[in-house]
Amino acid sequence: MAAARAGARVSLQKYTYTPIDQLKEGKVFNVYGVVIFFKPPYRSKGTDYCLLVTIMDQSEAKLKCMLFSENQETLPIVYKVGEIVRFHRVKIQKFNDEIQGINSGGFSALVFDGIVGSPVSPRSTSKCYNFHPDDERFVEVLRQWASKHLKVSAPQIKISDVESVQFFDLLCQLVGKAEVDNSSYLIKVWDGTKISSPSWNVFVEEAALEGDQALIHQRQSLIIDVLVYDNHVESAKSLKIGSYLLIHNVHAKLHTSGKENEAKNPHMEFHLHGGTCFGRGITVLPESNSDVQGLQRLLVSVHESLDNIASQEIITTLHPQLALKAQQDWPITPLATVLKSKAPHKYRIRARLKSYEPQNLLQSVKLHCVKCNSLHDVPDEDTIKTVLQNNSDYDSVAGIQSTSWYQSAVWNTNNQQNRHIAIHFVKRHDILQNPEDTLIMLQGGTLQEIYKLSKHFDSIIPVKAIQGNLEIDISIPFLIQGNRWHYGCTRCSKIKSTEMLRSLSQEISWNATEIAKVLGIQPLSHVFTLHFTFVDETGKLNAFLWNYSEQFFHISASEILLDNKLQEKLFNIMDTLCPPRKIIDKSPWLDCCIKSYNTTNGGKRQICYEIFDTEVVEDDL
DNA sequence: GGTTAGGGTTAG
Repeated sequence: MAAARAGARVSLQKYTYTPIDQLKEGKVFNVYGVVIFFKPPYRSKGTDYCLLVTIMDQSEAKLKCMLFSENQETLPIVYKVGEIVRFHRVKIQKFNDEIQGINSGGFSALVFDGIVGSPVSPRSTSKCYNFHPDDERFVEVLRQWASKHLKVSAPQIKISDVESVQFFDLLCQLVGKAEVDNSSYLIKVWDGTKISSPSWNVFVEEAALEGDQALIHQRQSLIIDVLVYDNHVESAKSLKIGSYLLIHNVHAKLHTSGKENEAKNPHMEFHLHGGTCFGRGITVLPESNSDVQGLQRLLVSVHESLDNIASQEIITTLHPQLALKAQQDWPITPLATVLKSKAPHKYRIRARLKSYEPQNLLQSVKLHCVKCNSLHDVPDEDTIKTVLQNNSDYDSVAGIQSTSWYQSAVWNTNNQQNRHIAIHFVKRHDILQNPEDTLIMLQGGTLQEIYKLSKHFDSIIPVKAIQGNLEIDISIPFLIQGNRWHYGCTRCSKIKSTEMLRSLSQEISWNATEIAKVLGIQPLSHVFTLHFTFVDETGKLNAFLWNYSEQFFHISASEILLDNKLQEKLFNIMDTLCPPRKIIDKSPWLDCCIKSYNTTNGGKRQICYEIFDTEVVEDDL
């Protein structure tokens, strides 16, 4: 380790090293050896961490060493078998008829890599250590002996090789991590190679996932999920994203479920099981490590070529099922990227619908004024009933007289207390028309009567009499045409007398826009206003659907409130886009165009998103 | 100053 060496004080005192086969119980020795097995530091049940290292030298005897330390960082830094260690002041004792080494007072250790001919640079955890020119020779001789007599260095397994092995050590970079439960923890890693069979995806809440979500999304096909258990959870938690790891004894397990539908799709799982068998554990490697530097070079080149591939291709093959269609030729942008970008901008996203508001879909229908941009609730039946009741007044109905442009008729309702209604049939070309072509002004009618009459007459204008004049009440629909109930903006309308309708009596049909215009009404349009929460692997995004909602659903917002079939269609669409059982993995993937825009909310600037140019794929419904 | 663990696969 260059850093350790730079600050080291080196003494030239000469030590004697005892061959392993000459070690005697009860005494303290200095030894050299090749690491033939080790367990990376793990927590004991006592106060210390322990490191188990088994070494061998030219005497062909082995020495198992148990090294304890309260501080994990002061234990010898062993990365892999084949490395050379030098221990000073190891106490030899016997256990199970075998000698073993223990660190005792004054113990110190140096570790060297095992590559023949490479620089003899010691890794030490103490700043002060002894290093004699003889050491260089010792190390090189041991390296050469090991290379001839020991088969200690297992080939480095890459992710692309895993099908051929069950347990292996993995050199990789950490790109993500997430807590799963008390006894397991997820780490997402890559080594620049691609696994040959499909690998599993451990489900975690996106909020629980640490790491660059966009990066994880982009490299998805190159990243594997390793689930670590029990004692390894603690060490996994403390890992830093981006660090280089050696994960010892990863178990690659081909999962072929007993369930029929899954049997055809076997996938590879990666576990780091609990315990320390076979040196199970995670070692963090410094960037100065030569293996890490090799890995870094590979990762950089892979990353550069990934940037050049249309990431869209990867995404398209991952999520083929679509229940929404949007601008097909736009690239797909991960949500995390959308969320990071400035507004205004337009994107095509591919995501799942996690939830939507309002759950009562009919409440999503609102009235919109294009002039003042206000949104209004659609008045409910009770409100309309009350207004109609207040507008019915016997005296005003009693004194009705026909005029030149409408003919009036008054009915006395038999079943209720002396209630009268008046219908004023508006003439066209000075002639009364058939009911299906007729505009009537209705005075004193109930909601039920309006429903009935709207089935027979083309258009109904509810009116009230004020000082002999027929006037409009803007708090209820000003015009009813079948299932289309037309409302006006209370803020923007400057109501004129119904007398103005006379100017339309030469028109061919009763056009709502024309009627609104002559009556001084600023008409409101019906819109669906929904709030969608989308999720993909990279994040969560809230978007509004309203201006483009009718195109989205293929449903008229102005008719749905009185049309059961349209209501059912809307419910079905939303059940398809967002299945009610709340299993997000079962939700379809949706292509959606969204545009971002800047708004202010209580003085705070924020970016909002609106869905546009997107519609349901009706074949799926 | 003493204890811990003391290699030989989980079974999630």
